[in-house]
Amino acid sequence: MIKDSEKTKARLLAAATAEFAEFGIAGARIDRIAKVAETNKAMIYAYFGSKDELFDTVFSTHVGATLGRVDFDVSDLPSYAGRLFDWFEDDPAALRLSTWYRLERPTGVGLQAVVLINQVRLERLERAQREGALAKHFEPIQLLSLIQAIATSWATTNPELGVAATTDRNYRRQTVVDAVKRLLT
Amino acid sequence: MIKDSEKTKARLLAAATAEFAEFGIAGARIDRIAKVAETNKAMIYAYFGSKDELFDTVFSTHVGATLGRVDFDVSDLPSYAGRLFDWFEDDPAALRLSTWYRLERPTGVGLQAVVLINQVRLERLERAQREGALAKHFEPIQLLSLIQAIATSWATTNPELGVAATTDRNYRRQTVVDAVKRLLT
DNA sequence: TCCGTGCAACTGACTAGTTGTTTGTTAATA
DNA sequence: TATTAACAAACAACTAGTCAGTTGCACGGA
Repeated sequence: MIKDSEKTKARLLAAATAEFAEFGIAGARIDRIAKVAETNKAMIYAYFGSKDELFDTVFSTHVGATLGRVDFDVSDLPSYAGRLFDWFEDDPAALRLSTWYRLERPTGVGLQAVVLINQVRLERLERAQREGALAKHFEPIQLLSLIQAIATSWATTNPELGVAATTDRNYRRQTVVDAVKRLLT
Repeated sequence: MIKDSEKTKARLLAAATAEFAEFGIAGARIDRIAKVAETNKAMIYAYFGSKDELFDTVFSTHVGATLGRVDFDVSDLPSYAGRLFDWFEDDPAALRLSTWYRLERPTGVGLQAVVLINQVRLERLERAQREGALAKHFEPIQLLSLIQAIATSWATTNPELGVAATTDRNYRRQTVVDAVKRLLT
């Protein structure tokens, strides 16, 4: 037994991220998380308080912190959409966690950090429109919502479309970029 | 005690639909379903077999059956998107059930009925393109995926955008119609 | 360098309640 | 009376959460 609270916490967080991404909050099992993290249930409660709090920590760490990392370029929204696509593609857990979060934790307005990021982005879009650098046929909030939906379109499509069998990543990415391009012209 | 297997089944299905839509498969409780349906747990197992089978029945009944009801008009895809929006707006359970289904039952290709509907739609889109009635810059599978994503964009946006507080239904609907219109021109 | 002390990190067994599922029995219908 | 629907109670397995006790580590003094 090696004692290192930081490493134990990190292992728990990693295990919890995988567990929650796969099974959601109700489906996740504390025992499984502890086992994968090669530690004990009690550590979870010592470090994170409860199952729900553990999820909140996982979510804000994994998603809240990294969402702001995707460069938001008002003057080139199609490639922003492409980067968003890449991010969700490289880290499928992120999208699943977001979805579980929306379905299972419908309280309040959400993560403060993400709220702030969005506010800044809305303002930048508005300014770009005022300055004539961006078409005005959609309002900022419409644009953010549409871009997000389009960037994740393939990942949120139900299996009945048979997407997995027929399309490769580059093709899907190009679809996203092209679609956003068309929205703006 | 009144004996009517059809009505009991119907009450169970209704209760299960609400329960699964709200809590998902892992979060749903058999006890709660039985109680809301004003019967008992054993009836669920007599009529539906198991919790998972009950979900499958709920899903294929509620979503599979009604998805085909939204008129698919190849010559006017924007208004198809609008109707899709209306359907998900009038029946929020449908979208939630679809989402739970995608997250919690990732087996195989999905509901046969929905697969067929999609195949027909893909063919109709393809033909419309061949006949010059529809622009060709997106392939059929891209169009279906994008339209679906756009129609549900508002409902799948995480709360951090503050959509609920700032936009009303007509505004959101118009966004969907306009966005699809722009994709096609 | 060695020892001992304090404390944080860790553990496994435990609780109390809940879970999906089944059984044995009763009541209504035809 | 035979059949089917409905029921309460019980089942074993599993759940999140707790706790008293143990172990390893850093540090200070000799």
